[in-house]
Amino acid sequence: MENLKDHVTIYEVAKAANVSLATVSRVINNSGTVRPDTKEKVLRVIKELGYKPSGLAQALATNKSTSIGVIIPSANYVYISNMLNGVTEVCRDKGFTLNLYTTSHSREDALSSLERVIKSRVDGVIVFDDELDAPDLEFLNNYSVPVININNKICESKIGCIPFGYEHLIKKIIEDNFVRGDKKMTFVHVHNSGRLLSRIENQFIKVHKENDREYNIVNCDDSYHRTYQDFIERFKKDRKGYFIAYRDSIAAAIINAATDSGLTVPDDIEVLSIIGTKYSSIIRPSISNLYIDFQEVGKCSMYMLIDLINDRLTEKEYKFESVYIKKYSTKY
Amino acid sequence: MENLKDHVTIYEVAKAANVSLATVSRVINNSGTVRPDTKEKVLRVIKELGYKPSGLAQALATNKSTSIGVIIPSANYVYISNMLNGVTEVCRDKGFTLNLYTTSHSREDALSSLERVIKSRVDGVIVFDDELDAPDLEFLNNYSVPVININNKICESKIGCIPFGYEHLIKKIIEDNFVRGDKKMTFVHVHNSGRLLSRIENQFIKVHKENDREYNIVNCDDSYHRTYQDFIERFKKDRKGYFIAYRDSIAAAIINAATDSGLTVPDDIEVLSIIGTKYSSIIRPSISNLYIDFQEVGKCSMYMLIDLINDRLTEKEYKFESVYIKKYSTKY
DNA sequence: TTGTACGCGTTATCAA
DNA sequence: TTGATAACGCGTACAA
Repeated sequence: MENLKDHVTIYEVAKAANVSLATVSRVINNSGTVRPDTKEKVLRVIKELGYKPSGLAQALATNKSTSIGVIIPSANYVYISNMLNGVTEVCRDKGFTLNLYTTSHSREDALSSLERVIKSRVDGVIVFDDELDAPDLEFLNNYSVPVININNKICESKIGCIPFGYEHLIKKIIEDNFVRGDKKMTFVHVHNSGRLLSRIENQFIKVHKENDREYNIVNCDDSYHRTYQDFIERFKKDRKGYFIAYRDSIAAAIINAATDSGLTVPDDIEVLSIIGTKYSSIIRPSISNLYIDFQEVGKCSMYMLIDLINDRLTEKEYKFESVYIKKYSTKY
Repeated sequence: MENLKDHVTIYEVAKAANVSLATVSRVINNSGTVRPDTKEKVLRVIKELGYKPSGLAQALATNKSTSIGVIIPSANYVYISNMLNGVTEVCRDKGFTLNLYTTSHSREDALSSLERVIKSRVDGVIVFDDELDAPDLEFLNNYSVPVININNKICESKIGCIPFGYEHLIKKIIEDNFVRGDKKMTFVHVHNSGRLLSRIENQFIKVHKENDREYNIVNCDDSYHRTYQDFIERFKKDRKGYFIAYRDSIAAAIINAATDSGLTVPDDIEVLSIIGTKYSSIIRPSISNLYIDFQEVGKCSMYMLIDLINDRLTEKEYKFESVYIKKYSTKY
């Protein structure tokens, strides 16, 4: 094939094959009826000319882009990139193109991603971003873009959702610690870290109050190194506790700080990671965690979105329940 | 704003504003000249009607999609998702949409991603995937899509590249181990794990031969758990060695297997990770590694691609040199 | 079975 | 400063 200056169009194919462009179109899309020999002829010319239909023109003509948007805060979190990977796999299978938008936890970028999603005329969007809430998703709906929302509970005409079930399990773990455990529990609060953490924090407080128990809340940064430093300081005085942290990195910071302070995990210090990833079992001692398969979440969200696009989504809510993975950073 | 059945077009804006669609177009693009008051009027109508221009139609008309493709094997590797995140940030700044394609280490999927990239009429592509090599990138060029290739050294008319510098450093580390170290070195070979690992393996062998030294090569799977099991077995007999592993997970598997076998790191067992990530410093003992900032690689690749698209890329090759980060899994 | 003609929503050229 | 009008590359009734 020679070096093409610009793209071959359907017209050129039609001319070279001595047919009309309608026939070429039929061949491309396997639509209508076309005599076998002309079809073969057209296919041969297509190959010779190296013709590739323009997805843009097709999308414009059919009003379907066969592309979807994914909005996430960042690809730098393991659980999020796992989810993203799940989406890409289904996209690949089903022939969708995936447009990726990140917001870096900024409301401004989140809003601009909404604008871009609408402009790009995707067939639908998967949102896994706490910067975006119900009114934003309805805004998307007004521009006729269906939405699957992960980690939120919003169901409307063209909005499906995948909420996560952590509350029951958290309650069970906390109450179990009341019975069998020997440490006061501390919730590691990360500022501006989203709905999920807030929900769990509220549940943490609620369960403690219901049981008339004392608890702690400590603030920390969403960074391994700073959290590590903070806890090195903390462990100089306070040498016992059960800590509930958001992610593996944060949990690991606490575990490492404890170990480096001469404390024993889980005898002196227990640590629970809320969002477990494969690193939960790699870090030593391995981290007890609340596991959800985010790759599966990604796949599922994409399947739901496809159904939603085709008006075939019967169950608009599909809940993922977390599972307690007992490792060696907690006693029970 | 009311619920819109379908998208508002430029025609409807023009009619409602009592101007021609050409004027609306000028307002949207800030092109040509338009009297301030009509401009204001048009803008008001645009807001009232909630008009958002169709990116598809714009792309078709201008022959510019302001979108780029990114081809990677998977988003499940930390260093790759870091690179991906770097790309997304620049895309966001510069107003590009990012189309993500994954290949799962499959030649078939890689080829299909090429087809999709061409069909989608992206303005350019960033390739960080060992399934794709020079002929594939030239193929893309033939369809006038510029390419930035990461971890490869191919420079042509419309192909730029970001190669990685590991060889010098590896040589230095190995030779340093000859002088000061006390262990035979073992290269942990992962089947079908790509060019980078092969290059380093070759360098590893070469340096050993040049120095007339013995070495080992062992095979392992690209999985933490299987590698861990393999090394648990291995450490039953062979209780000393310096291991060079591809990624943090693999290095961690070896370290954990050693520790769990009653061996001491780095006294009995030394481990070096080739591609260090933030987990290198989280895992205990922390893992010595060859560091490259992949987020920066992603950003840089996108800047290069933009220049390449605009025919302004003067240096078609930009090399990232790895840096040796000494941690506690090696002695020196 | 094939071809004609129009529509998809823009940009861009050229007159007015 | 504005407004027709022709691309852009394709899908699709409808007619032949």
